[in-house]
Amino acid sequence: MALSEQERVRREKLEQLKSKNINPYPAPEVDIDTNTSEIKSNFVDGKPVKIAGRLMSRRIQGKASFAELQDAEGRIQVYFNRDEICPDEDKSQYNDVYKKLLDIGDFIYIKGELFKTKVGEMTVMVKDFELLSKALKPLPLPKKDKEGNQYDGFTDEEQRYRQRYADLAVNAHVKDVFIKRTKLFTAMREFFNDKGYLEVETPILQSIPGGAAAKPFVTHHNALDIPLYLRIANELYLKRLIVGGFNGVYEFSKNFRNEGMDRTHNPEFTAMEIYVAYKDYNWMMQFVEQLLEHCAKAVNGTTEAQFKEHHIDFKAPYKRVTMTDAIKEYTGFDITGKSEDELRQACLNMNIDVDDTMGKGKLIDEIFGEKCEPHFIQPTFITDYPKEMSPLCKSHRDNPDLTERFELMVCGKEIANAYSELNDPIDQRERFEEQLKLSKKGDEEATEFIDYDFLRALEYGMPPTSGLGIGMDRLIMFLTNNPSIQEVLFFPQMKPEKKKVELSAEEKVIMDALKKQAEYELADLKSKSGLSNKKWDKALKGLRAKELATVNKTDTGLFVELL
RNA sequence: GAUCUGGUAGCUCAGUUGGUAGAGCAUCUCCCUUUUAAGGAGAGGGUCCUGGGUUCGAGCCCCAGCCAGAUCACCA
Repeated sequence: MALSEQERVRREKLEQLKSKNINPYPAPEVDIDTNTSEIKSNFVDGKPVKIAGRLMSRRIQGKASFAELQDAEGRIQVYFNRDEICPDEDKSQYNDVYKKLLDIGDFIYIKGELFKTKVGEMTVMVKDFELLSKALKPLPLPKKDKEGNQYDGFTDEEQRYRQRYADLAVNAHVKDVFIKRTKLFTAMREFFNDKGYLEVETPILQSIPGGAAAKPFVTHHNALDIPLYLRIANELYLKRLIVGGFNGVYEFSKNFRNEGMDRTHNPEFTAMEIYVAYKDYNWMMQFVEQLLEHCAKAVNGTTEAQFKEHHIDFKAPYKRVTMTDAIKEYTGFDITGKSEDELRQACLNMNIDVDDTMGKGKLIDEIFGEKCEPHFIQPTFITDYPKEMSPLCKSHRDNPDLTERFELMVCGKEIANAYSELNDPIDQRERFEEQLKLSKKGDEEATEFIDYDFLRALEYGMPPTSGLGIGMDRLIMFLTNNPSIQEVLFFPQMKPEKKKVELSAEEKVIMDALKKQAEYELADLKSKSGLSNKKWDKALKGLRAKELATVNKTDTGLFVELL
């Protein structure tokens, strides 16, 4: 690969360092006794410190220089003075190693003393330094002025996501998002563990992808010679564990869905699911309120959060609205007791697109999604969903057309979904069969597999149970004011980077000819290329190895073909 | 999947009717001992996303493609 001038310069410096017997990548453990935030919060003039980090800026002024060192905590100014670093005759450690051979991006180790400059900046006076790791590629460094305005920011989303390491090194606020993400997970774990619920792991490779309606990724197990699916949800496995006798189980589960990608959907995402025995969805609502209040405080230190133009508050309790009332409020239409045809007509009256595959539940969901969802900005429980869209949920104790289900909406988006779990094995079997019919009818969202092992588990008896799922990525988006899921995933899925294939001069000659005419008789192409036997052979072999061209032998002769 | 916008130096971006590719920062050389976005002087650095086309001439116009973003569609 061709190197930029800066990359070549840094490689030359690497060689110069080696020739000075300086190892640019030394092995020994680094003896550090503090970090940048500790220095700033506990500043003592004259205190000796040992610190390590990445060199992030330099202002050289002759025999002295100011620089910034960045560690995991932040940055501190460091002061390199020639006569402090080189008290003797030999000034090469400053003149050569520091000034000429170090670059921004290098990791260095500093032994020094704290002091404040005339301007009052907390600074480390360098007494001695060592190179810990030489950076061969320049960082995409933004600059800030004294008002904090940023220039030359590393802001290109594609580059930032593809090279998250550079993004993190250079954009401090990006790191904060991920620190908060981890705090959220920790806070949730604490909350569940305090109540005695057990964190568990269930299979990611499943022979039947269940617990949700989504298109799965398929893979193949060679030894068993069967297809296996990457899980789309872990619900059915966690319920099996409740059958087995655990009181409460939860799992942070990476799920995989082979569907579209956009700013709120990544093919792999993280959900949290928890199931608690002897509870119902009413209990779960107050549980969720407390949970989110706890998590918001742990992450941001307050229950309040800003998301785009919305100011939201996760302080319990949250408003509860039945789906029927929500639709009545925002459309004036009462869905109670309406037939499928009446609902379809109502949709048409409201200018909502419908088609023949939609059943009652789906039609109601369309009305709700179109007319009601955007209105729920503050955390709000929407309860009592139509039966048809909730095949794993108990029928409502007061109305058999509904289920004991709620979703928690924030800023018009769903972040949690919970049920009084269906534990009647015969009812469950019928609902699965109903889904199968819907699926055959063409409803892509209906489940197309029946998990008979799960039904067997239910037949052994599952206690009344309430279950909850939370989209962790979405929740952290709300807690960190990021409208894009890619901002809260370290490595969001991207299309593969285009490989640029390097061609030799001879290979290029052949490719140019093939671009004009995709197929040539081998002898023609060879004479046209004007290459010697040896060069021709080498170039053609090279192109075949790079899968750019191939040779076909047919009855009519040998042909070279562009791939 | 649809529509729109964009892709130019290591980074951020200009680029006129279509007429020799530019700036700031970064890099390199020289000067500078408490500075703080940018000290002074000089220098180097380009597959203008890719491939075709129009033209005497294309970063710019046209066609096709790749990649990204936004808005939709889809999404338990």
